[in-house]
Amino acid sequence: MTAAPAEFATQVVRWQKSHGRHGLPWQNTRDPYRVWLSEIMLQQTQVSTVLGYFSQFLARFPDVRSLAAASLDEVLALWSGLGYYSRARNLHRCARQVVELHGGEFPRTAELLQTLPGIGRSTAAAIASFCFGERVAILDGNVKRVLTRVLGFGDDLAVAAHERRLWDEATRLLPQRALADAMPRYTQGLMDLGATVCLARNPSCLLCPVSGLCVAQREGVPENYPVKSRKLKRSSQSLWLLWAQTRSGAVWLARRPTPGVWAGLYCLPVFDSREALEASLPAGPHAPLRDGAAFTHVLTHKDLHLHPVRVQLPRAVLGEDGDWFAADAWPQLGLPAPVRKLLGEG
DNA sequence: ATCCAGGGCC
DNA sequence: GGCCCTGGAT
Repeated sequence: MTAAPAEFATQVVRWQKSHGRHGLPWQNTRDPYRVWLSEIMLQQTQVSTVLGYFSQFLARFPDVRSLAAASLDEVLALWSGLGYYSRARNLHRCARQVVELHGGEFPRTAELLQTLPGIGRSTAAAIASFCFGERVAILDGNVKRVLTRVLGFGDDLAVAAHERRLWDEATRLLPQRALADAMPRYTQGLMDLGATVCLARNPSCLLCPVSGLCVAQREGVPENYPVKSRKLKRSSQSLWLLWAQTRSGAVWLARRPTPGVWAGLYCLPVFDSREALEASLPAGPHAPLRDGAAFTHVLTHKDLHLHPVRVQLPRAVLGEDGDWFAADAWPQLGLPAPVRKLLGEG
């Protein structure tokens, strides 16, 4: 970018006023609790998905104290389906720390916010700039795309030193101190640009307020940025799910260990092989096993090939940390999305 | 069916 | 650098 940084910030702020997003439920507030809750939910998750969860959480937990007072189970149940469940566990831990270490008030600086569980550098900066007007840079995935394109920043972001340099650039581009009251709008403007204009696939450069400053636009192929060499290679794993049901329809669900996939959630018992699943059943005769249709569930780093195996069993204890749950109890449990889907179809 | 986007923790 | 989940685009 050849123009002065001030020009960039000015244009982003001006554009946010006229063309940014203004009606989202976590906007038009400086309540750190709402901003924090929305920022955690929006990590790795689309706005359209977050909307319903946000209102449910706010209805049940109107403030950080009510969230801190809740059980982790209840938080996981409300989070069920959003994914990345460590976010929910950290959300709960964070609420408790805010109450116990900070008297129920969120700290007012990015530096202190970042000491809390689940709040990294970018989320801390988002909260501090939105709620307290702090002059501090965010750098989430959307903003990385905007800044690498505007700057023509072609260094590989998989290299930690390059990523640090981009953080430095993000800080350099902040509104000047005289415009510090513009920080909430500037931060929101960067997010809105990345989410609605500077898209990964088909950027709408004709609608972009900084296309005149943008190196990538001048080069002609904005999609060339950002550069990330890290190639995800996904492994594959087969798992067998024991779908045990009583005659009345109750299903045995057990808590998943922490850490690991679906940590802390309730789930059908998981086995590495069909033999291991069979070996786990109570001794003596039981109803025949019925193999359900296998399906694939994709995680970031591996494809899980899930093989449900159904069996009817008497109501006896099947293992530790589990219980029989009737269908009307399932919605109150934290269940992984594929298990929720499976039970819903069954 | 396959690919891809998307922060923080350990 | 590996690990965590889901939904949307293609």
